[in-house]
Order: sequence, then structure tokens, then C-alpha cells
Amino acid sequence: MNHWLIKSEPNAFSLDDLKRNKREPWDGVRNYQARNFMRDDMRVGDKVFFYHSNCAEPGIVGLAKVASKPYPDPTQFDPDDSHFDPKSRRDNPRWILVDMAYVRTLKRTISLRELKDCPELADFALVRKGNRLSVMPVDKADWDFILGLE
DNA sequence: GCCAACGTTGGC
DNA sequence: GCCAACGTTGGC
Repeated sequence: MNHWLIKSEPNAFSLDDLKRNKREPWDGVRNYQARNFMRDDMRVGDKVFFYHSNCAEPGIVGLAKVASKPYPDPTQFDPDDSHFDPKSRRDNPRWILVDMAYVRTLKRTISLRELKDCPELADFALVRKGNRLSVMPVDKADWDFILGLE
């Protein structure tokens, strides 16, 4: 069992959207490191922090879980989609995703500000300067500590 | 809206 | 293979 954090801009796709849809292909990820985590390391049932970025109060707002095995992101083949990738081929897809399923909404947002102020989380990738990864692993110890803040 | 940090692209 | 230019992310 691995633990993860995924970012989403609530203006584009929020935790409430995931709650409404119950389940969602985590499409549009166009970063190789993030792709590799989904393709190689995620397992059905892995627990996931849902993080809101680019908003009034960036932070962890809920829990999700990995709900499928990896498969090709269909948006890469759709010329009308903003994530269309003309260099990707159907017989050798470049972008791989998994489905995410809603688990629950936290009682309160655990803000980035608060996480940055925790010395226990000094090594957590999310709080390190310049971090831009939209899919990242979370140590079990960090996961438990963060949930304990709720 | 600003801008620092980072990843990707492409000329050489 | 280097690296400058460019585009994107995302906090503030």
C-alpha cells in the first residue's frame, strides 16, 4: 500500500466535483514523473490526499483512492481536447492515467501554510520550495501525521 | 497580476 | 550533449 497526493485546481475540477462524479479518470497529467508514479507505482486501493492548488486557500481538502489499473489517457488522442498530444501514438501511448474515486471530505482544510509550519514535515515534497509535481508519493509517517492534524 | 522555479524544446 | 529560450505551475 502506497500513499499519494494529487493536486487539482478547484476552478477546473474540485473535490466536490469528484464527490458528485464518484469516480474520475485522472486525465490531463503531462509530466513524466507524475505519469511514472501512476503507471508504475499506484495500486488499486492506494489512499490519496486531494489537494486544491491555485486558489484562495491552497491545501489538502479530502481523501480519494486509486480506483483502476493504469491505462492510456484518452485525451491525448482527441484533437479537440486541450491535452491533445500529436506526438503520441495509439500503438505506443505516451500518457497513462488511473481512475480516482471519492472517499471523504476532511472536516477542515489542512492548508499549505499550516503544513509548511510543521517541522515534522520538513522533508515532505509538497512543502519544499519550487515543488510543481501534481502527483507525488507521501510517506506513511507523513500521511499519518497530516491526518492527525484534522 | 507578478514572478520564481521548474520542465521541455530545439539550435548548435 | 549543452544551454538559452520559452511555456507552465502555483503561491502570494
